[in-house]
Amino acid sequence: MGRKPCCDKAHTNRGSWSKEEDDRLIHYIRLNGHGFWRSLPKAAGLLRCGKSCRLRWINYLRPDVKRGNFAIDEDELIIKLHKLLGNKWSLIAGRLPGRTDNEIKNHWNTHIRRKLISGGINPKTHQPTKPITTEETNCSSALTITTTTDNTEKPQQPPPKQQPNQFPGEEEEHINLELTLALFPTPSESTAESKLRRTTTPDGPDEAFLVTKHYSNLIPKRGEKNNQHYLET
DNA sequence: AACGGGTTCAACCGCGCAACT
DNA sequence: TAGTTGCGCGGTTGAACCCGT
Repeated sequence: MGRKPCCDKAHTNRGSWSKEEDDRLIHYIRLNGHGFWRSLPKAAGLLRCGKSCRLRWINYLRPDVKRGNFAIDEDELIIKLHKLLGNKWSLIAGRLPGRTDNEIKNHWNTHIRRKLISGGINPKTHQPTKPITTEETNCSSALTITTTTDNTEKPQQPPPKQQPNQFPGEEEEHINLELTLALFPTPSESTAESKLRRTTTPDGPDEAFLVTKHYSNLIPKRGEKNNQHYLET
């Protein structure tokens, strides 16, 4: 007995979306807003799974999605946020206006990860895979993150808390980043609500929890229509 | 031009969680 | 309280594309 499928696969389209399907979805959401993804495909006249509609909207059709290459400063921010949050792509996406979690995840896996590895940085731990020289620490924008000397493989997420006095300036940078995260919630962080709920551990809140708890009360509750701004363009 | 290997990224899958009944 | 439902997430897949030969 497995989990029952989210939709009837025999009667749903799969694979790439056609222009007509896109148009239908956009038209429906413009008129009715989104949410209720399970019932949306039927209401919109689409032979698609609700999850598929949601994904298509969030990652591609949403009017504020920024497409195209990532800027260097975006790369650097992703690296910093990844160091702080781990593979919390939705939270990272919340700090990059117009970027989606899927896009960032792909970009990480195809570009940034490789760049870090080639620079001698373990992309999971953000620790050097080998002792690095002073020159190496200055040679690449991807390596502007300061690192610790602890080389041991850690669980992927969340990243370990910063220890004081690791490197001059690092703690300050970390605090600044956390403050930024805390003070400027973005619409896409409606998703942070679920993160908030799921990131407490028996040992206490993890890093993502500490970040998200600051603005959790600003996040619309489940069921509220919280993304109307997408339709206002 | 054709082929093959590598890369990219849109889409799918299964799971965890909170809300609901 | 237990079972069900729906949403959102991270990981994975595979088709399309790119590039060198």
